[in-house]
Amino acid sequence: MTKGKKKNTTIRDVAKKAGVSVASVSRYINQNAPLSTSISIKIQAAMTELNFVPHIMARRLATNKTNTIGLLVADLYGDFFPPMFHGIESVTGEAGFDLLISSSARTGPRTEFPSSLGPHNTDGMLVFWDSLSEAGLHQAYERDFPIVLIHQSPPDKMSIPCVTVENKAASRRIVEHLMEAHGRRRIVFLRGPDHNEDSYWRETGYRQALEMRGIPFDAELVAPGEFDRAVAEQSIRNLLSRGIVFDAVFACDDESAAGVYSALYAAGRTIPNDVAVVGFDDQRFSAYINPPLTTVRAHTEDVGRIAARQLLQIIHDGTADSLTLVPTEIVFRQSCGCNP
Amino acid sequence: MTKGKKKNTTIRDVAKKAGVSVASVSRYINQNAPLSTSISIKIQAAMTELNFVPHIMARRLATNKTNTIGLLVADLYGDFFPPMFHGIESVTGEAGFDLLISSSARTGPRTEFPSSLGPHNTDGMLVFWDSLSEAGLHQAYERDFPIVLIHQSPPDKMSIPCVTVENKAASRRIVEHLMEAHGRRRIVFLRGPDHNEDSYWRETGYRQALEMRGIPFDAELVAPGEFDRAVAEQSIRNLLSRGIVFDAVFACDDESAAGVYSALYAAGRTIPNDVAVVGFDDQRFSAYINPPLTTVRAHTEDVGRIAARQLLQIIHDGTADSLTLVPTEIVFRQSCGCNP
DNA sequence: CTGTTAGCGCCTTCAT
DNA sequence: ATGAAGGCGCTAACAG
Repeated sequence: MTKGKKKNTTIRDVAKKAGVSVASVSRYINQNAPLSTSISIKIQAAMTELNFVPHIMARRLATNKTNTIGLLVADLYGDFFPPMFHGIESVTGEAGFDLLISSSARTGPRTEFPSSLGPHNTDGMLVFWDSLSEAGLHQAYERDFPIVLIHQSPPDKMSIPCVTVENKAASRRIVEHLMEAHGRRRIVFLRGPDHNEDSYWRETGYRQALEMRGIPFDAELVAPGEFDRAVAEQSIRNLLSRGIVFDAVFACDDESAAGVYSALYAAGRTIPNDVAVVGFDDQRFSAYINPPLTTVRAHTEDVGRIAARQLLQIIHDGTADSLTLVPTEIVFRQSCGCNP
Repeated sequence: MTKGKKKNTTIRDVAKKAGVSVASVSRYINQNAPLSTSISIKIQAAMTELNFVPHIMARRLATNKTNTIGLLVADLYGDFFPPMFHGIESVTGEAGFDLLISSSARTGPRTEFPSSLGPHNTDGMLVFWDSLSEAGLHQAYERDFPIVLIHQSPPDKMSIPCVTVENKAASRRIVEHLMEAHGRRRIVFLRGPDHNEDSYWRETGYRQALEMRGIPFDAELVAPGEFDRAVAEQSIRNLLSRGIVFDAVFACDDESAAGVYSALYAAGRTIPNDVAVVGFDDQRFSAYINPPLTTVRAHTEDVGRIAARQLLQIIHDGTADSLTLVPTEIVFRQSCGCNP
């Protein structure tokens, strides 16, 4: 195969070979203007013969539309990402949009609006929690660049649409379940990372449940979980060694619930007899763990799908719901004391 | 905020405001030519004042380089994707490349080379197993467009670099372990999907282990697993109901191993006493399942990292290793009979 | 060091 | 229905 100066074959080459004007070829490609059949056939022939592929960058320059949406994500370890991505991809793909992904795992939350995802490069952007700093968001907001936030509500004064899961009610209900169905009274809450909104609302639900049963909130019963197995394990160990009494724990997510299991087993406590434990997220391992974990299922794929739809809608007509809460449901397994 | 005809602010606007030429602005942006400090300062001032963002599409048109690499993936459910993606992103991000992702989950393996990921739009492409048909691959190959295959070796006559995990030796060793350490002789093998190469090599390893111990291959002992929990479960049920005797099963992946557990438990068999079971992949739940699953760990993040490096290298100087096998290691837990 | 200018490949009025 | 021509925003010679 001779290489040589691989000259790009352009719309012009096609036009020449087909004996028509470039405008006609363009029209043929875009199917956006009447065109005689005879000419269409010639163009098609020329295109296949020349193995022509339109240069999308050129098209984008000319039309000033990118037809791609950006995805800014912090860290994509963990189980949440694949379904979320799947949801997003299913709607953007359907709509003919490409997906440009950028992770800020290496760099930490971006303080600058990433220029490769911003205006000129994408038509809009999906921003996950913790992936873009407030300053970065502000930049985008100022230029009213289409954005929708995922699992993060907009900072003050910016009204940016947001889609996330229903945290509070489900948390309240699962804690109530611990109290009502299983008679637990001393319930530990394991927090997520500081400033994480999911964690905040889950804690709020926890407190509400307590309040509704007239049980005073006890600060000793809340400890860091950080969405991290090891941190959660250590927290429970500390509680235990300090002799703090508890008969249940509501872990802010399943990951930390797994840490709770380890600490409890190491201390010779049984689940759920000695202490019931429940989590949040319904990760894949949660059904396999022993005993199977009672937890809250978040429909992450729906979150992705809805967020993508919102963004496309903004791009299309500028409108969107300012907040959409995707429903969650409790999955009752055995770690709370059910289904013995 | 008045909108009006939001005219894009261009390099030209910056040049005018700074009182310099567009070339200087371009040079300033790209830092690729000497420039006096005084002029640099003026340009910087103008840029921030105008809130200027370079139009990357225009730049790409002009340079004929996209600085993005495409990622073609079939389905991204399951645990393998996040670490793989993480590996890829870490090297492409480091190198300043964007990532354009396209899933073929909606459409099935693409028969056409996806034009939005091909030449003109990306500098190269990472192709996962089952995401692009042979015809599509051929198209790319003909134009010698940089590609590296992941978990899939190239079809005949095309020499496209490929990176995947070491399947055969690990499979042989894990089956040998079943025989030598735990005295198993009647070992079931649960296949993956037809034509899946990982499955093929794992089966090959299984057969080799048998052969080395002089145990004849028994076709009755191999059944479909399909990398699917339910399918695997059904296969084991069938074996059981047909009265076929076995004392171990090597599931082609952990997902199907989970199905094996269910079928075995339902039939009142114990693991590993009645039948030992081992898997492949070391998914997250495998450590949590009861009993913890002995399996083969694939370093998926490394696969991603290496594949990305290979691709970058092809793009850079046209060279690459035709095949790289990422090492795997056996993780001994309890389902094989170890660590009782 | 800095400015001028001709494209990159395509789209899109505006005529015809 | 079709063609001609002027950009889209930026880069890269080529002069100076």
